Amino acid sequence: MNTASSLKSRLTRAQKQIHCLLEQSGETLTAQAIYQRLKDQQQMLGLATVYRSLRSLQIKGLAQARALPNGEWAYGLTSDDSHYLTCLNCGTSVPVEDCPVHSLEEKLGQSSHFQIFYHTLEFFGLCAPCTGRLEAESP
Amino acid sequence: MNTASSLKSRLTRAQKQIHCLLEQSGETLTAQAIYQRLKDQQQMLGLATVYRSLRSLQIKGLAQARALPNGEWAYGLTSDDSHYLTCLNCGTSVPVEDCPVHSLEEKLGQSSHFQIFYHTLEFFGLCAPCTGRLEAESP
DNA sequence: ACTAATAATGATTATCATTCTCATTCTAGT
DNA sequence: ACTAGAATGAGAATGATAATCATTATTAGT
Ligand SMILES: [Mn+2]
Ligand SMILES: [Mn+2]
Ligand SMILES: [Zn+2]
Ligand SMILES: [Zn+2]
Repeated sequence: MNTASSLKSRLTRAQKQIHCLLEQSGETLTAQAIYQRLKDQQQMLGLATVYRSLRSLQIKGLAQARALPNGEWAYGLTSDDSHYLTCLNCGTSVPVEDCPVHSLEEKLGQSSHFQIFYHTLEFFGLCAPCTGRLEAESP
Repeated sequence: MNTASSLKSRLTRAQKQIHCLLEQSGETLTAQAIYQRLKDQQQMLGLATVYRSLRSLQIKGLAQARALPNGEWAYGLTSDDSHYLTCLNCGTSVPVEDCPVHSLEEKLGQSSHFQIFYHTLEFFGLCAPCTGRLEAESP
Protein backbone atom coordinates (compact mmCIF):
# COMPACT_ATOMS: atom_id res chain seq x y z
CA MET A 1 0.00 0.00 0.00
CA ASN A 2 1.52 3.29 -1.06
CA THR A 3 1.80 6.45 0.96
CA ALA A 4 -1.10 8.22 -0.63
CA SER A 5 -3.64 5.50 -0.07
CA SER A 6 -2.39 4.95 3.45
CA LEU A 7 -2.97 8.61 4.18
CA LYS A 8 -6.42 8.35 2.72
CA SER A 9 -7.09 5.27 4.77
CA ARG A 10 -9.34 6.64 7.43
CA LEU A 11 -11.63 9.55 6.83
CA THR A 12 -13.71 11.12 9.58
CA ARG A 13 -17.43 11.46 9.18
CA ALA A 14 -17.10 15.11 8.18
CA GLN A 15 -14.34 14.35 5.69
CA LYS A 16 -16.45 11.63 4.10
CA GLN A 17 -19.47 13.91 3.80
CA ILE A 18 -17.46 16.65 2.14
CA HIS A 19 -15.61 14.29 -0.16
CA CYS A 20 -18.92 12.81 -1.18
CA LEU A 21 -20.47 16.21 -1.80
CA LEU A 22 -17.54 17.23 -4.00
CA GLU A 23 -17.89 13.99 -5.94
CA GLN A 24 -21.59 14.47 -6.57
CA SER A 25 -21.45 18.18 -7.27
CA GLY A 26 -18.96 17.90 -10.11
CA GLU A 27 -18.15 21.60 -9.79
CA THR A 28 -15.78 23.18 -7.33
CA LEU A 29 -17.29 24.80 -4.24
CA THR A 30 -16.22 27.36 -1.68
CA ALA A 31 -16.11 26.38 1.99
CA GLN A 32 -19.15 28.54 2.64
CA ALA A 33 -21.04 26.88 -0.21
CA ILE A 34 -20.15 23.45 1.16
CA TYR A 35 -21.39 24.53 4.56
CA GLN A 36 -24.69 25.71 3.06
CA ARG A 37 -25.25 22.65 0.88
CA LEU A 38 -24.66 20.25 3.75
CA LYS A 39 -27.07 22.23 5.89
CA ASP A 40 -29.67 22.06 3.11
CA GLN A 41 -29.18 18.29 2.92
CA GLN A 42 -29.75 17.86 6.67
CA GLN A 43 -26.08 16.92 6.97
CA MET A 44 -25.14 20.06 8.86
CA LEU A 45 -21.51 20.42 9.88
CA GLY A 46 -20.01 23.24 11.91
CA LEU A 47 -18.20 25.80 9.81
CA ALA A 48 -14.95 25.15 11.69
CA THR A 49 -15.28 21.47 10.87
CA VAL A 50 -15.78 22.23 7.19
CA TYR A 51 -12.55 24.20 7.09
CA ARG A 52 -10.67 21.60 9.14
CA SER A 53 -11.90 18.76 6.97
CA LEU A 54 -10.99 20.53 3.76
CA ARG A 55 -7.45 21.00 5.01
CA SER A 56 -7.24 17.34 6.01
CA LEU A 57 -8.54 16.22 2.64
CA GLN A 58 -5.88 18.35 0.98
CA ILE A 59 -3.10 16.85 3.07
CA LYS A 60 -4.44 13.40 2.29
CA GLY A 61 -4.16 14.18 -1.40
CA LEU A 62 -7.90 14.03 -2.06
CA ALA A 63 -8.90 17.67 -2.36
CA GLN A 64 -7.43 20.70 -4.08
CA ALA A 65 -8.00 24.42 -3.68
CA ARG A 66 -7.72 27.32 -6.06
CA ALA A 67 -7.91 30.98 -5.11
CA LEU A 68 -10.74 32.94 -6.66
CA PRO A 69 -10.19 36.57 -7.65
CA ASN A 70 -12.43 37.70 -4.78
CA GLY A 71 -10.19 36.11 -2.16
CA GLU A 72 -12.26 33.01 -1.51
CA TRP A 73 -11.04 29.50 -2.22
CA ALA A 74 -12.79 26.96 -4.41
CA TYR A 75 -12.37 23.33 -3.44
CA GLY A 76 -12.57 20.30 -5.68
CA LEU A 77 -11.20 16.79 -5.98
CA THR A 78 -7.60 16.33 -7.03
CA SER A 79 -8.82 14.06 -9.80
CA ASP A 80 -10.27 17.15 -11.47
CA ASP A 81 -7.78 18.81 -13.81
CA SER A 82 -9.37 22.02 -15.01
CA HIS A 83 -8.00 25.50 -15.55
CA TYR A 84 -9.38 28.92 -16.36
CA LEU A 85 -8.76 32.15 -18.16
CA THR A 86 -10.08 35.08 -16.15
CA CYS A 87 -10.65 38.74 -16.97
CA LEU A 88 -8.91 41.00 -14.46
CA ASN A 89 -11.47 43.72 -14.97
CA CYS A 90 -14.87 42.03 -14.86
CA GLY A 91 -14.05 38.59 -13.47
CA THR A 92 -15.46 36.67 -16.41
CA SER A 93 -13.93 33.22 -16.44
CA VAL A 94 -13.73 30.70 -19.26
CA PRO A 95 -12.37 27.15 -19.05
CA VAL A 96 -9.12 26.27 -20.77
CA GLU A 97 -9.18 22.87 -22.39
CA ASP A 98 -5.50 22.02 -22.60
CA CYS A 99 -3.08 21.39 -19.76
CA PRO A 100 0.60 21.09 -20.68
CA VAL A 101 2.03 20.50 -17.21
CA HIS A 102 1.61 16.80 -16.55
CA SER A 103 4.99 15.71 -17.76
CA LEU A 104 6.61 18.45 -15.69
CA GLU A 105 4.60 17.37 -12.67
CA GLU A 106 5.82 13.83 -13.08
CA LYS A 107 9.38 14.98 -13.46
CA LEU A 108 9.15 17.14 -10.33
CA GLY A 109 7.65 14.27 -8.38
CA GLN A 110 10.81 12.30 -9.07
CA SER A 111 13.44 15.01 -8.71
CA SER A 112 12.16 17.26 -5.95
CA HIS A 113 11.61 14.95 -2.97
CA PHE A 114 8.06 16.21 -2.91
CA GLN A 115 5.05 14.00 -3.27
CA ILE A 116 2.90 16.06 -5.63
CA PHE A 117 -0.88 15.89 -5.36
CA TYR A 118 -2.09 18.56 -7.76
CA HIS A 119 -1.29 21.78 -9.57
CA THR A 120 -3.10 24.99 -10.33
CA LEU A 121 -2.78 26.77 -13.66
CA GLU A 122 -4.65 29.98 -14.35
CA PHE A 123 -4.45 32.62 -17.05
CA PHE A 124 -5.27 36.29 -16.53
CA GLY A 125 -5.89 39.19 -18.86
CA LEU A 126 -8.74 41.18 -20.34
CA CYS A 127 -11.78 39.92 -22.20
CA ALA A 128 -12.67 41.59 -25.46
CA PRO A 129 -15.46 43.81 -24.07
CA CYS A 130 -13.25 45.05 -21.26
CA THR A 131 -10.35 45.71 -23.59
CA GLY A 132 -12.67 47.86 -25.67
CA ARG A 133 -14.16 49.70 -22.72
CA LEU A 134 -10.76 50.48 -21.21
CA GLU A 135 -9.32 51.69 -24.50
CA ALA A 136 -12.27 54.04 -24.91
CA GLU A 137 -11.75 55.48 -21.42
CA SER A 138 -7.99 56.07 -21.67
CA PRO A 139 -7.40 56.96 -25.34
CA MET B 1 0.95 51.90 -30.47
CA ASN B 2 -0.60 48.65 -29.32
CA THR B 3 -3.33 48.18 -26.77
CA ALA B 4 -1.09 47.15 -23.91
CA SER B 5 1.23 50.09 -24.13
CA SER B 6 -1.68 52.46 -24.56
CA LEU B 7 -3.16 51.14 -21.34
CA LYS B 8 0.18 51.55 -19.61
CA SER B 9 0.49 55.03 -20.98
CA ARG B 10 -0.28 57.10 -17.95
CA LEU B 11 0.48 55.88 -14.46
CA THR B 12 -0.51 57.81 -11.37
CA ARG B 13 2.10 58.79 -8.82
CA ALA B 14 1.13 55.89 -6.58
CA GLN B 15 1.19 53.41 -9.46
CA LYS B 16 4.66 54.61 -10.46
CA GLN B 17 5.98 54.27 -6.92
CA ILE B 18 4.68 50.75 -6.56
CA HIS B 19 5.82 49.68 -10.00
CA CYS B 20 9.24 51.06 -9.20
CA LEU B 21 9.38 49.29 -5.83
CA LEU B 22 8.47 45.98 -7.46
CA GLU B 23 11.18 46.53 -10.06
CA GLN B 24 13.84 47.21 -7.46
CA SER B 25 12.79 44.58 -4.99
CA GLY B 26 13.08 41.69 -7.43
CA GLU B 27 10.96 39.52 -5.14
CA THR B 28 7.17 39.51 -4.96
CA LEU B 29 5.56 41.44 -2.12
CA THR B 30 2.21 41.44 -0.36
CA ALA B 31 0.14 44.62 -0.33
CA GLN B 32 0.90 45.05 3.35
CA ALA B 33 4.63 44.66 2.72
CA ILE B 34 4.48 47.24 -0.06
CA TYR B 35 2.69 49.61 2.29
CA GLN B 36 5.40 49.14 4.94
CA ARG B 37 8.33 49.48 2.56
CA LEU B 38 7.02 52.68 1.06
CA LYS B 39 6.48 54.08 4.53
CA ASP B 40 10.07 53.16 5.44
CA GLN B 41 11.29 54.94 2.31
CA GLN B 42 9.41 58.13 3.20
CA GLN B 43 7.15 57.45 0.22
CA MET B 44 4.13 56.70 2.36
CA LEU B 45 0.91 55.85 0.55
CA GLY B 46 -2.45 55.17 2.11
CA LEU B 47 -3.29 51.48 2.34
CA ALA B 48 -6.38 51.96 0.20
CA THR B 49 -4.24 53.55 -2.47
CA VAL B 50 -1.82 50.63 -2.40
CA TYR B 51 -4.67 48.19 -3.07
CA ARG B 52 -6.23 50.41 -5.72
CA SER B 53 -2.94 50.91 -7.51
CA LEU B 54 -2.14 47.22 -7.51
CA ARG B 55 -5.45 46.48 -9.15
CA SER B 56 -4.87 49.20 -11.75
CA LEU B 57 -1.38 47.88 -12.48
CA GLN B 58 -2.89 44.44 -13.02
CA ILE B 59 -5.49 45.73 -15.43
CA LYS B 60 -2.79 47.61 -17.28
CA GLY B 61 -0.89 44.39 -17.70
CA LEU B 62 2.06 45.45 -15.57
CA ALA B 63 1.53 43.55 -12.31
CA GLN B 64 0.51 40.03 -11.43
CA ALA B 65 -0.79 38.44 -8.25
CA ARG B 66 -0.55 34.95 -6.84
CA ALA B 67 -2.43 33.66 -3.82
CA LEU B 68 -0.29 32.52 -0.91
CA PRO B 69 -1.42 29.54 1.17
CA ASN B 70 -2.20 31.88 4.08
CA GLY B 71 -4.77 33.81 2.05
CA GLU B 72 -2.65 36.85 1.27
CA TRP B 73 -1.65 37.81 -2.25
CA ALA B 74 1.88 38.34 -3.47
CA TYR B 75 2.35 40.93 -6.20
CA GLY B 76 5.10 41.09 -8.78
CA LEU B 77 5.72 42.31 -12.30
CA THR B 78 4.20 40.39 -15.19
CA SER B 79 7.66 40.13 -16.67
CA ASP B 80 8.50 37.72 -13.85
CA ASP B 81 7.73 34.11 -14.75
CA SER B 82 8.34 32.03 -11.65
CA HIS B 83 6.44 29.15 -10.11
CA TYR B 84 6.57 27.15 -6.91
CA LEU B 85 6.06 23.76 -5.35
CA THR B 86 4.50 24.10 -1.91
CA CYS B 87 3.99 21.66 0.95
CA LEU B 88 0.36 21.55 2.04
CA ASN B 89 1.35 20.62 5.58
CA CYS B 90 4.18 22.96 6.55
CA GLY B 91 4.06 25.61 3.82
CA THR B 92 7.62 25.06 2.65
CA SER B 93 7.95 26.40 -0.86
CA VAL B 94 10.61 25.69 -3.47
CA PRO B 95 10.96 27.33 -6.87
CA VAL B 96 10.23 25.32 -10.00
CA GLU B 97 12.63 26.08 -12.80
CA ASP B 98 10.66 24.98 -15.85
CA CYS B 99 7.48 26.46 -17.26
CA PRO B 100 5.75 24.58 -20.04
CA VAL B 101 2.80 26.89 -20.62
CA HIS B 102 4.08 29.63 -22.90
CA SER B 103 3.04 28.05 -26.14
CA LEU B 104 -0.41 27.39 -24.73
CA GLU B 105 -0.63 30.99 -23.52
CA GLU B 106 0.20 32.21 -27.01
CA LYS B 107 -2.36 29.90 -28.55
CA LEU B 108 -5.05 31.06 -26.11
CA GLY B 109 -4.20 34.69 -26.80
CA GLN B 110 -5.08 34.06 -30.43
CA SER B 111 -8.09 31.80 -30.07
CA SER B 112 -9.90 33.04 -26.99
CA HIS B 113 -10.58 36.75 -27.65
CA PHE B 114 -8.74 37.44 -24.41
CA GLN B 115 -5.68 39.57 -24.19
CA ILE B 116 -3.53 37.51 -21.84
CA PHE B 117 -1.15 39.26 -19.46
CA TYR B 118 0.16 36.47 -17.26
CA HIS B 119 -0.43 33.03 -15.84
CA THR B 120 0.03 31.34 -12.49
CA LEU B 121 1.28 27.78 -12.13
CA GLU B 122 1.72 26.19 -8.73
CA PHE B 123 2.30 22.66 -7.53
CA PHE B 124 1.10 21.29 -4.21
CA GLY B 125 1.89 18.19 -2.21
CA LEU B 126 3.96 17.07 0.74
CA CYS B 127 7.66 17.60 1.36
CA ALA B 128 9.71 14.60 2.43
CA PRO B 129 9.80 15.44 6.17
CA CYS B 130 6.04 15.96 6.28
CA THR B 131 5.37 12.77 4.35
CA GLY B 132 7.43 10.93 6.96
CA ARG B 133 5.78 12.60 9.91
CA LEU B 134 2.27 11.98 8.63
CA GLU B 135 2.97 8.34 7.84
CA ALA B 136 4.26 7.85 11.39
CA GLU B 137 1.11 9.41 12.87
CA SER B 138 -1.45 7.47 10.81
CA PRO B 139 0.14 4.05 10.22
C1' DA C 1 -2.88 81.89 -15.59
C1' DC C 2 -7.59 81.06 -13.68
C1' DT C 3 -11.42 78.18 -12.96
C1' DA C 4 -14.40 74.36 -13.09
C1' DA C 5 -14.61 69.54 -13.58
C1' DT C 6 -12.60 65.26 -12.81
C1' DA C 7 -9.54 61.95 -10.84
C1' DA C 8 -6.55 60.40 -7.08
C1' DT C 9 -5.54 60.00 -2.38
C1' DG C 10 -5.81 58.84 2.60
C1' DA C 11 -7.99 58.25 7.16
C1' DT C 12 -11.25 55.67 8.77
C1' DT C 13 -14.70 52.26 8.98
C1' DA C 14 -17.05 48.09 7.43
C1' DT C 15 -16.93 43.49 5.61
C1' DC C 16 -16.50 38.78 5.85
C1' DA C 17 -13.86 34.53 4.99
C1' DT C 18 -11.08 32.05 7.86
C1' DT C 19 -9.01 30.67 12.24
C1' DC C 20 -9.02 30.10 17.17
C1' DT C 21 -10.91 28.64 21.69
C1' DC C 22 -12.77 25.60 24.53
C1' DA C 23 -16.45 22.85 26.21
C1' DT C 24 -18.83 18.77 24.64
C1' DT C 25 -19.36 14.50 22.08
C1' DC C 26 -17.73 10.64 19.67
C1' DT C 27 -14.40 6.68 18.84
C1' DA C 28 -11.09 3.03 19.51
C1' DG C 29 -8.80 0.07 22.38
C1' DT C 30 -8.62 -2.29 26.71
C1' DA D 1 -18.19 -0.44 30.47
C1' DC D 2 -14.06 2.74 31.10
C1' DT D 3 -10.67 5.79 29.53
C1' DA D 4 -7.69 8.54 26.54
C1' DG D 5 -7.47 10.83 22.58
C1' DA D 6 -9.63 12.68 18.53
C1' DA D 7 -13.39 15.10 16.37
C1' DT D 8 -16.93 18.40 16.52
C1' DG D 9 -19.60 22.80 17.01
C1' DA D 10 -20.89 27.41 18.82
C1' DG D 11 -19.21 31.44 19.16
C1' DA D 12 -15.52 34.96 19.40
C1' DA D 13 -11.29 36.79 17.40
C1' DT D 14 -8.44 37.81 13.56
C1' DG D 15 -6.85 40.25 9.71
C1' DA D 16 -6.59 41.22 4.91
C1' DT D 17 -9.16 43.69 1.78
C1' DA D 18 -13.04 46.74 0.23
C1' DA D 19 -16.04 50.69 0.82
C1' DT D 20 -16.84 55.53 2.29
C1' DC D 21 -16.22 60.13 1.97
C1' DA D 22 -13.89 64.37 2.71
C1' DT D 23 -9.69 66.45 0.95
C1' DT D 24 -6.15 67.24 -2.40
C1' DA D 25 -4.02 67.00 -6.89
C1' DT D 26 -4.49 66.94 -11.81
C1' DT D 27 -6.61 67.92 -16.09
C1' DA D 28 -9.07 70.59 -19.69
C1' DG D 29 -11.17 74.67 -21.34
C1' DT D 30 -11.14 79.57 -21.42
MN1 LIG E 1 -3.67 20.58 -15.26
MN1 LIG F 1 5.29 30.47 -16.45
ZN1 LIG G 1 -13.83 41.55 -18.76
ZN1 LIG H 1 6.17 19.96 4.65
